[in-house]
Amino acid sequence: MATIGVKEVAALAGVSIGTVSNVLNRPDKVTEATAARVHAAIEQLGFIRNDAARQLRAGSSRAIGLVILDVANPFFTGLARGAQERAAESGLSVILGYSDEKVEREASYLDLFEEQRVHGVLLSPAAEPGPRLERLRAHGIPAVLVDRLSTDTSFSSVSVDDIRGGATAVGHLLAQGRRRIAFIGGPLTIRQVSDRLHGASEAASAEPRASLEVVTVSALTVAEGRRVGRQIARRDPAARPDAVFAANDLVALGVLEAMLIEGTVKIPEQMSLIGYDDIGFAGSAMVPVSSIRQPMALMGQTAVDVLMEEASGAGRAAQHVVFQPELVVRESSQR
Amino acid sequence: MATIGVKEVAALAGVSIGTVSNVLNRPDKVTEATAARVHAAIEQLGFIRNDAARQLRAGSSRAIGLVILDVANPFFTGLARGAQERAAESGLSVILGYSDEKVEREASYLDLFEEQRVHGVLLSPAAEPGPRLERLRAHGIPAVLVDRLSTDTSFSSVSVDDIRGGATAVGHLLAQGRRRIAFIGGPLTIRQVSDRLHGASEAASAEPRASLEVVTVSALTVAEGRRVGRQIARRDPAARPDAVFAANDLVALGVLEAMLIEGTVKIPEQMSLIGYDDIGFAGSAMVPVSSIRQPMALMGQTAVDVLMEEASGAGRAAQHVVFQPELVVRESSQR
DNA sequence: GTCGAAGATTGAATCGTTTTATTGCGACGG
DNA sequence: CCGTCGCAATAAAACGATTCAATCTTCGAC
Repeated sequence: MATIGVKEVAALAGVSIGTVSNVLNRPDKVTEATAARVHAAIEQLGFIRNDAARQLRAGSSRAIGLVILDVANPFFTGLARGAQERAAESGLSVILGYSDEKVEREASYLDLFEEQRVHGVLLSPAAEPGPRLERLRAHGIPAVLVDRLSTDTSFSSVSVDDIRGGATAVGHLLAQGRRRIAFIGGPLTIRQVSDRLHGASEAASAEPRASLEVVTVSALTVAEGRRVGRQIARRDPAARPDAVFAANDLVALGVLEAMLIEGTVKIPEQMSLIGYDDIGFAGSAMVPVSSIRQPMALMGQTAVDVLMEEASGAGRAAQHVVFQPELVVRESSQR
Repeated sequence: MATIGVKEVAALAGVSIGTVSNVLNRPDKVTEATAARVHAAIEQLGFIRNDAARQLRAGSSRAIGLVILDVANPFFTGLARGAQERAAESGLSVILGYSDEKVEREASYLDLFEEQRVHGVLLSPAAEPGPRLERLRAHGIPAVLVDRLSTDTSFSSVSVDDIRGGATAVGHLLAQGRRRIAFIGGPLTIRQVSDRLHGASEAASAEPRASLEVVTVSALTVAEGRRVGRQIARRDPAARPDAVFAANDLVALGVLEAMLIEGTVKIPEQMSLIGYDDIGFAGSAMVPVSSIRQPMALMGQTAVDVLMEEASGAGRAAQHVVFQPELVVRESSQR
């Protein structure tokens, strides 16, 4: 297994190693004929450049690090996908890690990334930025926080406006003529949930005749949605809401199933329903469920853009990009 | 942004750079007192070793490459998770890429991995092994194929026995006393689907009184399952199967929904239903759906194990590990 | 025919760590 | 009391690509 390096290529092509490097990195600096010869040699020897040596010289690698909270969550995989693709356009690769919300796992990824001298770090943080992030910055590795606004605004961030999302959802329900609205979600300690509720109540209070009932669940799951949905379905018709805004699509799907099983409430005729996240299942439910879509891929792309900007040392000031979620209207909310 | 290297650490600790390296890599070779001094210096300076330089010297990196077909597929994310965790135990990190079934994307990842001089490659291949894999091997980088048995048995592989899975599913239905069984799945050009059907028909033919009807769908989606399910629900009761084996859980969920809406067939009383993959939704459906679970995480772990074995140069012969899928019985198939 | 400028090519220095041969040193046995 | 053995620590040589300053071509202009 003889190791093939620029040296061997140079020898075969009858040029110096410097020229080989030029062919690889500044093709314009080299004559077409020699370039061809060198390429032929590369091909013939099956030369693959050693990235370690390259980045040792360059000082930093052609990779960026990305830490997400959960691999199983479509939101984060969408984010990763967007980041991945944008990075590839700039010839960067993405090292993906997931922290499972664990601070120590996040920390070990950050250490790894620093050892690798990554170009920059995209982080969906499990906690407030700690000393590790500061050190990254001190070492010239920029970081961009995704999906979480930090109280520490000195790090750039890319996030989505959940308050606005909540307001949009309820606004849509109001526009359909609904007035007795129920918010189903919880636990309220999750910031995303409380933000969505916040937006919902804002929108509701803008319409004098509207009321907002808050029904909390212990987890954002189909089962919980179904449980609460059943309770609502069995209420006296006069006491039932005429619209439900669920804190995510799983809960919405549970509510929908409960209504279908109980059969007392027809969706969308008697009750409008809207969820949040626009997961694939929402659109393929028995009654396609309206939802609020977060531009996941776009967020990933933008995060990379911001990162590159910081890496180029351009703007010293941190940027905070906030995306507006998008209303996706389907059958469940239209009458 | 002064760059901190072993040199600076050595200077501060009053030792040579060689000693610093020893402290880091062979702590036993060094006196406790000096080790303490060096560690103090490292701490004080915030030294992080440069992995590029390290691996330049070492010849290969502390990472393995993993290419999966699809980020959104829980099977692959489970696989990635298992691989990730097993690799971390050995101090290796995983570079994750996804090919979207595109050969050229797969190829570009393999090139990247080779530039990075990864320890090894785990590949869920989009096509038959090509020259790139051969070259990897020629360069001393082992590769393990996951989830796809290759006709080229010279590469090690870790896969799951879909034929057996199909047989298990139908065997379970037969054990429940069902005889008129329908297989719903497609397109049959997908090997996984045809394997499952193959196993299903094997199991069915072992029971003389059993019949197996094959209903093909154009895609493994909820919508397709629902469409076909509706047709079946509307058949004359005598012409209806008494059990359905869906090629994956999405289709099974669609079938379930159709039965619930049409109301003509009760699951599980009048018809047993079983899916495949055991995605999270299967267990939380209105009627929890039985399924065939593939040991995703275990496959990932095992793939890494096999890889490490090959990397250590031990066994020259390729290994082929085949996992047996597991039957998960829930309400939808029990009467 | 010579000179100069522009462009192509070269070669040595460099990145930061690991490794190996070597030195220094104290202790122990003869 | 000297030689030797063992252990710590050191210094210098890798690893392989990139990058300049320096050298060499080529070619047009005078």
